[in-house]
Amino acid sequence: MSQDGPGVELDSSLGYLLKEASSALRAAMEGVLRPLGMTVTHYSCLELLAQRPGLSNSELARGAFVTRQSMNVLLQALERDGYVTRPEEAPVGKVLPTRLTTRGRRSLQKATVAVRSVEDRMLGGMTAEERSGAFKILRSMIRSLQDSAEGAP
Amino acid sequence: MSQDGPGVELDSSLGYLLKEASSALRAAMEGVLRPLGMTVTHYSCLELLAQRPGLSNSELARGAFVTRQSMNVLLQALERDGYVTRPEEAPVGKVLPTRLTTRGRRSLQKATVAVRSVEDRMLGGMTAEERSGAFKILRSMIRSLQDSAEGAP
DNA sequence: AAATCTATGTCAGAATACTGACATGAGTCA
DNA sequence: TGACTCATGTCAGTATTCTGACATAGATTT
Repeated sequence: MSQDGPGVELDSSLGYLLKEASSALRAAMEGVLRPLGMTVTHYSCLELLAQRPGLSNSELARGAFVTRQSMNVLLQALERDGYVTRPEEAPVGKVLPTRLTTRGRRSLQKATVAVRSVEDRMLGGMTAEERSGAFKILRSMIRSLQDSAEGAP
Repeated sequence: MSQDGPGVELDSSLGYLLKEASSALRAAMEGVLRPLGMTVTHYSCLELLAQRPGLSNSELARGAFVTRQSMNVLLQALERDGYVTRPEEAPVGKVLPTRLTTRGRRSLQKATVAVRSVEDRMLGGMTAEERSGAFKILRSMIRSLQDSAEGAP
């Protein structure tokens, strides 16, 4: 049947296409991360901490697009398994700054290589101009959606 | 703090941007669908059936990017509540073709208006050329990811 | 200074989606 | 024809995420 997903009007919907692309990316990432015993959210959390050490639970949650509660259970597991550390008491306020351990950094290294290969494949068939165009367009979509969301509370 | 999500290298990652855009779109859709008592998957299923009547459970699942099992429980609920109908026995094979009822169509109408407003907002700041560019680029990404996924089983 | 507002961390319960497994029908190939 | 492969519908159990709620710390306002 020559895999031809649903194709009447949905193919003309940018929203559907966006979801399809995101879904394909997630599936590809899961595919390369599974052998490493890592989920996408798991990886996202570690990557965020590598690039911005000391992020709080809530900040990590926003960065990984999950709720604080979900990130909290993940962080507890990561802390238990020795990938990250959090101070016993909050240095200021209630915010607990999280940091990668050596083990966490080592684990992240392998994952980064795997994920980068996926992203490279995704960028493969695109010219430099198309890439910068993709950035511009995605940012435009995000801004439009966020603005309207804030405008109507 | 002028909401500035995590922003070191991640802002230069197309994958992260794609996830961010998709997440923003989903949040916006949830926002307009919630007052109608409808989830995104719920709406997706109805929209698929409106455009391609007679789709099977498995086909709907692929179209809505969930598993057959998840779509099955949704379909059972939709059938119970009178939004869709499925024949008692399969006309051919095991495939049960699903169709919208009048109630389902009516319910979908309101949702479609709401969702279209979101998509319009998303397309708001884009020129016609940027839109066609967005289509081209998203399709390119999907194709690259799918090809590589099929190539390495 | 006091009150209000906002954001955070965390607990508990509910909803949702997923993995694993099974039987069945249809197409394929020897 | 018979064995094999593939896809489908469905059941059961698991896992993950979300919603709701609470107490608390800092910022803002009065």
